Amino acid sequence: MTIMRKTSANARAAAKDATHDRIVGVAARAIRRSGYAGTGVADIMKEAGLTHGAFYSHFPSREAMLAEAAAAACAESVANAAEVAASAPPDEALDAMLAAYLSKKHVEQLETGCPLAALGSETSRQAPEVRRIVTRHIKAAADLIARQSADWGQQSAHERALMTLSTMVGAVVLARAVDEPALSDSLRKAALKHLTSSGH
Amino acid sequence: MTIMRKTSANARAAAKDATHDRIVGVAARAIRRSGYAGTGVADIMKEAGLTHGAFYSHFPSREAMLAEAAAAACAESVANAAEVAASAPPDEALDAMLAAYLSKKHVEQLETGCPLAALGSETSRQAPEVRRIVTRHIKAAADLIARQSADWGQQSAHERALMTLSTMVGAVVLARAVDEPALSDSLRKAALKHLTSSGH
DNA sequence: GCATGCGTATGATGACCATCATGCGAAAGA
DNA sequence: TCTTTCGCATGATGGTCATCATACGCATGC
Repeated sequence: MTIMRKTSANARAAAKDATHDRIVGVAARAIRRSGYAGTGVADIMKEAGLTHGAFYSHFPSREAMLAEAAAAACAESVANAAEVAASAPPDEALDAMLAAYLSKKHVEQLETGCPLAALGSETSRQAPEVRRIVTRHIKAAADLIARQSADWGQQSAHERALMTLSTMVGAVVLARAVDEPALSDSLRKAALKHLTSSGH
Repeated sequence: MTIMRKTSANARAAAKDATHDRIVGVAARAIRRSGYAGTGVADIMKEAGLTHGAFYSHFPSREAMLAEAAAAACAESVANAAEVAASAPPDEALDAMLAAYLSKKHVEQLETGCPLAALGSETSRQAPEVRRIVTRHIKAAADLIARQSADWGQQSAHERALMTLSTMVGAVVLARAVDEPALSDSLRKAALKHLTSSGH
């Protein structure tokens, strides 16, 4: 009758939790690769090394699983950005984040990159739960940016952070959409130049 | 034996062309509302007042139709922006475009708005034909922006136009994704303020 | 006016989808 | 060791999808 959550003393439950996390991890990459609409239950379970039948012992519905996957992708993405910022000199932290976000590598690796860029335009069509999670993520990302540029005063920093985030996301979205590598590079570099130099 | 294109003397063919255009028009709105992946053949035909069977006498495949729909949406969007620019005093043209693009109305009307904002992150997963069309559209939009700000010299204007476009698209994508109206407004206004004031 | 052509409708096909009922097999607890 | 539990697999269900074969009915051209 004991109610156990998260870490269970029970080895069985621990194994189930591990499987659950593995499915979520696979799904977090799948949604960025194929989009919310393009990600099916069977695909994910197969990629996780399971059969489709086991799915509903881990999630109440496909929708719930998309929400968990979105949360995982968002958490991973913000943590990654925070680490980039932390491992650079404080006065270069913002530039380091911008360089990483607007790098060719990030544009190419959509599957492990920022979910805002990979799923941005699909988000408005998702369930409320997903939108709630993404909204929290956007706030966290904007705060992280604003914190790296405290020299502009509170109000202005927050406003500027929202604009910076918009430019970052838009540039990566367009750089990925385009089918000409040269234009893709130009989009990245134009955003990078104007975001770093205009901060002078 | 006479080969007729576009406008046919034949009334039958003209009616078919009209139907074709009606389907494309419906589809151009449907893809922005529901995404590429969320737009089915049957949905579109029903919305056009036809049954699904007639579809394949108008298009060789669903994919071909998505490409035509994307082209129509892009053309409509660029024409609309050009009109906004043309009906304003030359030195206020860019600001007028920005105000319209970053308006609350545009954020709310995704079905008739900019396809880059409505479909941006889905584009990288589409057929080459769609990506080609979108690439052309991005170039046209950037050119239109650059033309309204010739005072910065050729090279700089083009680079700045790419950045401006990225910010516009990113801001609208995020403003739509978010589920808090206040944050949505902040995203729009932050982009608007920084794009218009930083221009001098 | 009659026959022909062609745009559209009906209906079928097979693939894929989310969801769930049931059964197996291994680990947990006694 | 015996029984109970439960994570996972098998397989079925009903729905939706893109695609196509066929049939109808009206407008066109003789």
